[in-house]
Amino acid sequence: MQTTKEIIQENGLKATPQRIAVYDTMKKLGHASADMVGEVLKETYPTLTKATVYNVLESFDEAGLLVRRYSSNNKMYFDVNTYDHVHLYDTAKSRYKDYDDPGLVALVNKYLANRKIPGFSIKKIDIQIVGIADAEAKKQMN
Amino acid sequence: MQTTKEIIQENGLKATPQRIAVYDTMKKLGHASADMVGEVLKETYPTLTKATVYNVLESFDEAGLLVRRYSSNNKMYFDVNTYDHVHLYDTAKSRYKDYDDPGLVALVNKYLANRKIPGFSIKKIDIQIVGIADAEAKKQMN
DNA sequence: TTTGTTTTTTAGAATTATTCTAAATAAATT
DNA sequence: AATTTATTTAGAATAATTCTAAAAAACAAA
Repeated sequence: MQTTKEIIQENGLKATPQRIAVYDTMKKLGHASADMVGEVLKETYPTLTKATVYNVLESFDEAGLLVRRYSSNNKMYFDVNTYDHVHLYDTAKSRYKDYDDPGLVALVNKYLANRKIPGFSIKKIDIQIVGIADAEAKKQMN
Repeated sequence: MQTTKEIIQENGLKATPQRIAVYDTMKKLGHASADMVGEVLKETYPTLTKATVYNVLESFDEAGLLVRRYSSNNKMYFDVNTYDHVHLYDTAKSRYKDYDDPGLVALVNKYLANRKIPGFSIKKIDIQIVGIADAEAKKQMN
């Protein structure tokens, strides 16, 4: 299994201690905002600044190591899982969860493959299922 | 055909001059940020403030007259077309366009209808096709 | 190693979208 | 007309993100 250092280097970036720390934290959190990453790291890495967290996440995004998302609490989120997958977005808790449904992704990709959109070159397809999770789901039912 | 006043009232809101102006502007723009609405209206309606634009759009969202979106330039957008449809998001210009493809929407809805997600109650499905439009699309090809 | 060059990090200020607050206005109700 | 309630206004407050300029680290060349 690859080390974090190797993963970062294979994507064309220098594996600085800050980048390694941010990547490991993102792997642990799955989906997170820059703020959440900083919060987790401030104990083990007190000199790390928010500007660096943003810089590092930005460089990861450019290198394709993660993907940016935007949610309805108006914050940037980052997702370390870069393979094609669907997102569940819980409006009650402003949280993302991956929804691993290759069937749905394949279905939509196949559908769009046959149907070119004139004047538009597709980079990616983003399917987001918005709703309410768990306990809150019950409360809202009637 | 319904007047703006009627549309607003039928959704349970008082049809104030500000609300009428904002609604008409949204209809003209299709997708817009609060800022864009304010910009358009500041000539014909110089006393209208940004706080009011936000208040009005917020009340429209609650009443179901429009729908909020969030895009990768980190801004709130509003969409007057509330029926089920797909969005094209142009990353070059940070702009939304509707992509009216009932087939795709139906396909995804049907697929998900048979597959309940445990612990999650679905409110809506948001399909966004991200890419680059027109002139920019050509430039990026090789 | 030393030197020079480039990249990354840092701290804090600047920016900007959105929300909040409290007063003023308008609309609706009695 | 008087009173209550909802809406608008202006500007201040908040908060996420970006920018700036200096310091530190990494790298390359000699």
